[in-house]
Amino acid sequence: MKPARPVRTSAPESSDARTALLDAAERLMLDEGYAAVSSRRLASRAGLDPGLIYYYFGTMDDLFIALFRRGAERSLERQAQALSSEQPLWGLWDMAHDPSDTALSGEFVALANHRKAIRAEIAAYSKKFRRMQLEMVTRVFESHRIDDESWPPAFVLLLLTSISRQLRIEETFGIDIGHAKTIAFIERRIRGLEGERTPRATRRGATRVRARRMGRRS
Amino acid sequence: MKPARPVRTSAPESSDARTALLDAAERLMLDEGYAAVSSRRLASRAGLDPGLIYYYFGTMDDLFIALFRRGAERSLERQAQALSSEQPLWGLWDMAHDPSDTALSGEFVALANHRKAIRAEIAAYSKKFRRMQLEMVTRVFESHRIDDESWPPAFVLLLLTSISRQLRIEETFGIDIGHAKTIAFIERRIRGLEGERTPRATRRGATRVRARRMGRRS
DNA sequence: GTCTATAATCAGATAGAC
DNA sequence: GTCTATCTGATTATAGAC
Repeated sequence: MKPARPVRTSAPESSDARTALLDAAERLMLDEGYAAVSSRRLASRAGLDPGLIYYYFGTMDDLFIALFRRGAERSLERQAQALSSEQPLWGLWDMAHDPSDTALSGEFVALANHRKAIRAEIAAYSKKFRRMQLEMVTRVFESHRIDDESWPPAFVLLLLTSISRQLRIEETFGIDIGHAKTIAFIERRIRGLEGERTPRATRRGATRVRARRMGRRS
Repeated sequence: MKPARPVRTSAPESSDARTALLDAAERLMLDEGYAAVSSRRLASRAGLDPGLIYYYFGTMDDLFIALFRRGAERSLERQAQALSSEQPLWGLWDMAHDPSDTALSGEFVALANHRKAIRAEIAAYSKKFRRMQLEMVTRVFESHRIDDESWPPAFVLLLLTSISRQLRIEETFGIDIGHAKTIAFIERRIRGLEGERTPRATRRGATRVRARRMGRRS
């Protein structure tokens, strides 16, 4: 029994078409910004009919929310893994330094300006992320007997995440004034606490793993 | 002698209508995001005819560029003043902490993703800003004999500006985890170098209200 | 589930009256 | 300079065939 118009009620949560639409939306958003993600352009990129978007998601807003959630859940998992590794600071720094995550969340922040449903979604997830991070930094700094007065965990956390984000944004604009020195300083400090970065501490292993994963098409 | 279709050639650089359009565009962008700035909505907000946009700016893109330039030039002046005051660090911190500037430039960054003309404009101005800032921090730290190894000027500069921006963004989402402690730490450090913030060092008189709010720690 | 066709709306932009 | 009217095309969303 297949409903003629499931819209936002009982459309299947997982299907090839649904996934293809989300994937295409993500790519489109990264390539040309959220404003470029219209139902028609999205469908044509996915090689599907625009009508399917409304079949699977109900509205474009709901598609954006589904896309955000998917990404947030993935990041949450990766973060949990990175923060529980033996080099949590490297993990945090490398995660915050991820180019596509930064760009995507930037687009969502801009989107949230006039789509209130997105706004609430972002706020909720951001708090989750932040709490996990703060807990980790606090724990690590305590274990290293780092003076709370000279390096408050909350400050260090905001420092790492916001500088990382800012560096990424500026890179896309071709701006790199002071970048090298800033990165060198931060990484020197992390090295002082956790030693040299080992491959295990980084997520996705950047390019190599991803390239390999894209090799297999199912 | 009035041209029937000046479009991007000889439309007057200053007029009440032109200014009203830019003002309305700025407000609209802050209220609902750049995507909400369509010729029709903009004109109706300004109480003018949509046709005037094309008369004064040629295209919507040109309007965005004009708007960005106007804001950037204003900020450049304010920054020059703030950085040449007797409390340049307070000036930098307070400027970077400006809510509307942050929101606006965030919108422009998102806009730049699919309007390449904006992109070049942002990059050029950002470098100007950054150079002025770096020069100031370097000078101030040298005069205070601050060790370049423990507090590299480039790092401190990126720290101040990007944390500031991040705090503002999060505030609009109702997120404040770690904010009070971070602000307290940074302002304590600035106070250590430049003493208590005096009204003169801040622009637009935002100080008093903020200072009161920052009084409490988290 | 996936498509065609279409409704209703809104976008950027121009022509021309005044 | 500012307006009305309009062209063209894109957008969200729905109805219904298969």
